[in-house]
Amino acid sequence: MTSKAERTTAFIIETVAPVFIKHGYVGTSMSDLTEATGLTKGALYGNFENKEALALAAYEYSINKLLMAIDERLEIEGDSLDKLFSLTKFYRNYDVFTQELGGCPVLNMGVDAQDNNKLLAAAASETIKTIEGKIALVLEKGVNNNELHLPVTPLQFAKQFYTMLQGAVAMNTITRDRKYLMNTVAYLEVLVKNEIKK
Amino acid sequence: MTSKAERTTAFIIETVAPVFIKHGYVGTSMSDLTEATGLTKGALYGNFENKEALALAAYEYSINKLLMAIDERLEIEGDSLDKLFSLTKFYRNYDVFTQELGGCPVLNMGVDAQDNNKLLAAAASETIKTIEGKIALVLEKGVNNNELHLPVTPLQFAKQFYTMLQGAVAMNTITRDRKYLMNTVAYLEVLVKNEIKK
DNA sequence: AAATTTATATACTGTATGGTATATATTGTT
DNA sequence: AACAATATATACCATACAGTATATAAATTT
Repeated sequence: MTSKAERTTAFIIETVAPVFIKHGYVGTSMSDLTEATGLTKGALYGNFENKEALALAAYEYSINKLLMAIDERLEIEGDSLDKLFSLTKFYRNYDVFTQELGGCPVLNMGVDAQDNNKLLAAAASETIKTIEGKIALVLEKGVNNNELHLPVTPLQFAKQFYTMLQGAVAMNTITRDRKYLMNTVAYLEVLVKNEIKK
Repeated sequence: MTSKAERTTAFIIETVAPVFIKHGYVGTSMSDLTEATGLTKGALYGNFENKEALALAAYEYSINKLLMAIDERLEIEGDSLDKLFSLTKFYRNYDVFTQELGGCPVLNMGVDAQDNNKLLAAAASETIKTIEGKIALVLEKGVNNNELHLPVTPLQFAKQFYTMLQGAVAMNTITRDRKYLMNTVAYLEVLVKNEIKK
């Protein structure tokens, strides 16, 4: 049974997370956040030490949402190829998924934070490595189970795979054209079927 | 013979352009720009109507630098494959090229401007289309000259090609690891040699 | 060289910013 | 229900922000 205070803290984080992702760290003011939550600055500062602490907590929340969605796709019943296709299917509709997050947390925070907040920049970089690791694990199991063969190491293939997905995310973000997601996912699915499937 | 005023305008643009790309529109204050130029706000406002007009001029300057570099690679003597490899060679060292620009203008501005400045966001989207068009032109000439064959239309292939390059740029930007550029370029070069070369 | 025009510096404006101190309200404990 | 602790609101602070008005310097024209 969580206390009222814990519920308020969670409410603040959930509410401000998309604002930070959408507007970036500097582009989000504490006033934006009081408006979004309906609370006052006194309440926000009672829950968080400063703007940066709030931004980091919000980012953790957003990334956990994304990682949970990815885990869900990579943990389905089935072989490693099923899992990869489950993931590509997720990225085909990634713009829909990230809409309520305020955009792609990895891309938006990663790019925005480069010179505006070093802690957030480091967190974004770490998230990329985590996601690549998850994909590599699936690939490695696929190799070990004789389900697929790779021209490079599982981690290297995972990095290239995720780079292409993230490229589609970047283009979709900038141009607002979801065809980048759809076409890149289609390309990757053909690649998986033709080049690595056993 | 340009006037002193024209020279000052150009100096301001060249000097502030990397600051905007590095810190984003909101993250760049007019005080940052007075420091960078050694001029005062009076001088900046005497040359530009407001911060937005200055940011747009600066962005045009950055993008022209990038487009000229791309044109240089796509206009070399040789066939269309030579030109594509010239371009991929450029992207292998894209982080070095964009260092003096303050980062990748397309990615940084495109992502930063989404909710912070609509004119800059539109300009970034337009730049992507321009670059894709240039690549598609090379591909189309390659097809017409019987130098290569494509599984899809030249524009579609150009879009996918550039999406992968921009994915590598995004990852390199966020993680500071240039291996993303190198490995993606290597992948694309193998793809070109094995899949489209005649 | 002097006069005129333009460019740039300086001083200022009203508002927004992140954060703090204190007051008031709410929650939790007995 | 009373009391204590905590959460939240309100008022305030110093500084930063984009932009403006006026003064001064520099460039251009005559």
